[in-house]
Amino acid sequence: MEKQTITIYDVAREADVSMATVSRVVNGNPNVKPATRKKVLEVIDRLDYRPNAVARGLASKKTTTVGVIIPDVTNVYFSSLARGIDDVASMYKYNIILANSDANEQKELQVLNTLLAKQVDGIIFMGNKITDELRKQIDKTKTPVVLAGSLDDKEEFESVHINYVDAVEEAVSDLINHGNDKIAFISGPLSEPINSKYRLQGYKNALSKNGIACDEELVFETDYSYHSGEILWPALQSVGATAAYVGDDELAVGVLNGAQDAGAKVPTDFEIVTSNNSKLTELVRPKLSSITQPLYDIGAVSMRFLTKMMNKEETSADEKTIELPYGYIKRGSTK
Amino acid sequence: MEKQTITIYDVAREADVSMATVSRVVNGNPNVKPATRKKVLEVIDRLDYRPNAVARGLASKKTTTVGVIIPDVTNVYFSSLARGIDDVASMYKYNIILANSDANEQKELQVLNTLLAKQVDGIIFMGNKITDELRKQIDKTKTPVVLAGSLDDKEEFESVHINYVDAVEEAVSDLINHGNDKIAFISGPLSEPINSKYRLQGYKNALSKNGIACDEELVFETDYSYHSGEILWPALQSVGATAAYVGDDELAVGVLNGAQDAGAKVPTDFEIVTSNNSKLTELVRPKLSSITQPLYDIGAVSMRFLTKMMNKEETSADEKTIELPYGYIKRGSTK
DNA sequence: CTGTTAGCGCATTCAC
DNA sequence: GTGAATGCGCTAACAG
Repeated sequence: MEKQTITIYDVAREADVSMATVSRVVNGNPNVKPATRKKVLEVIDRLDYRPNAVARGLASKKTTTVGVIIPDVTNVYFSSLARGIDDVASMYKYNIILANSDANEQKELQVLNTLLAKQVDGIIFMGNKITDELRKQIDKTKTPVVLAGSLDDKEEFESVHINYVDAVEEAVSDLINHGNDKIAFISGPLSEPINSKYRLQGYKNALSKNGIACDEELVFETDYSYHSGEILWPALQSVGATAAYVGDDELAVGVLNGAQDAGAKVPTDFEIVTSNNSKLTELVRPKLSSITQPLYDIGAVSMRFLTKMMNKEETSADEKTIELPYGYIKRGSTK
Repeated sequence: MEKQTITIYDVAREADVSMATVSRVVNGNPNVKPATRKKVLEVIDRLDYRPNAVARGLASKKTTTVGVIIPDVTNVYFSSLARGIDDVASMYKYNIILANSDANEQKELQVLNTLLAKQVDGIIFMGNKITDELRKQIDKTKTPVVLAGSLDDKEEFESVHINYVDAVEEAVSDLINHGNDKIAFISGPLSEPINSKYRLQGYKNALSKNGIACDEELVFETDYSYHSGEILWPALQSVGATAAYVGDDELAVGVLNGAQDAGAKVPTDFEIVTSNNSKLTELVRPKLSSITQPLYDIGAVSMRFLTKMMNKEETSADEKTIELPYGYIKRGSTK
């Protein structure tokens, strides 16, 4: 006789009402006489009764928890989104199951599956590439899904993000205005549409609008790690780049340090512009000029969007895609 | 007729066996004839059956999910721990419900409650202060709890951490060996035992062993933010400090930048040693000397510890506290 | 090795 | 307003 979990039934007995009534007061159903409500509430308090969310989930088919698939919590870009998601989630009484995917398809599929098995009411997916298999699985489920801080190049799924093409164009234009004509484009895998289809497009737009030919030699494809950026300097130098647009902040810090550690002066010899304006941009010297994205808000809006879908509310204008405003902030890494 | 969720019963019927048998194959129970197992598996595959984890949880009283209470995912120190936790969790087939607390007692209590309502099998708590109320609540539950990357000064709860006293003593001793005798101690709130009882003790130990008197003026209490560190330089200068031990990396970067932006040379004019060796320490220039902690491992070990508790395994030697080894790495911020 | 029978704790009709 | 009765989908004895 150890863990005597107390149930709705115990409360009903003690309060001398039926479990239906207890259920009503617990769920805020108005059809309860104030007096009996009070009585029940007292018993609940006295017995320290806490409704079992699992049983509730089974009976109501709602778990009030949403799944969040994230490449890596350790990455500030994603954790910032996650923070926004969690805040709004708890505002709406949801909890989040957080699962790291390492942007690896197998893990993503695996996680998606267990999330669905756990009957989450919705899913927020962070990741820059929707593989065919993943697309198929998401298509198949009736559980609402929204992409946060990324987009679906097939425009099939709901998503929240900024306009990457325009943002990059603006950033690169600034570099061009400073007289640079050999500007490197440094991004994560080009297999990700966000890089190949959007950012690169913005980069090309800026160049062409200024009559500069795009030199494939200046396009650098790496992973998103700090280290990859750090070792890039020799390559940048060999192609004569005098500036760079970088698709990720950690990566950009790597580029910055790689250059400076090798004796280059930033921004005198080399200018750098990065993409996410995470805290990192202000921790380094010189501070990094950056496209600004409302990271926290992207997460928050994504979650808000998801609640609407879960409630089957009309999403205004039925827009699948929410584009949040971006900005551009000049700091020490550019002239 | 929309979402025709298929249940264990459908599988049983199609496979012409009882639901008990289906349950057995799903749960890997060996007591099933290979032939029927195969048959059932086929049907499961054909029907694309996915066991409902909620129903399972209700019936088995196990949810295979653990709650993780974290001050702020956005902080690299904590997200590093969280990553270790999640990896080990998924290794053991658990999922984690992640909840931000902002180190705020009300939120912690609130989150703890909903986590328990959701019937998590265990909880990992990150936070540097266990208030009385929180202690009471944790005492009351039978759900196992372990503290990750912090400790309980009352030594009541299980926890995983390094030896803060010794680590800080070593770091401060290094500073002393470089000839500093006015060394600032900069930490988060002294209301947190980790700061007031352990780190400060280590600091004092180092001083006294070297015959240096402890000057209260050199003890700075702040919050953990970058900004707080950044604005501290004037105060440090006014008390004549020539070096500082800092209790948090972001904070330390703030101190570093504040000093350098004001024209001070690090480490020539001022030396800095920080505490967590998170990625940040290598992103700044000069790189920060730091106490090293196996952040990921602390998270991983915490989760492993928790699985043992959840399985009621004998925890070797019945140790409540697991002390992981720390280290000290000299980098550019010290002579 | 396999089927039958009970619940797990609660939400939810449907009567009263 | 309130109670009685069902069932959510599955696990866990208990038989056989």
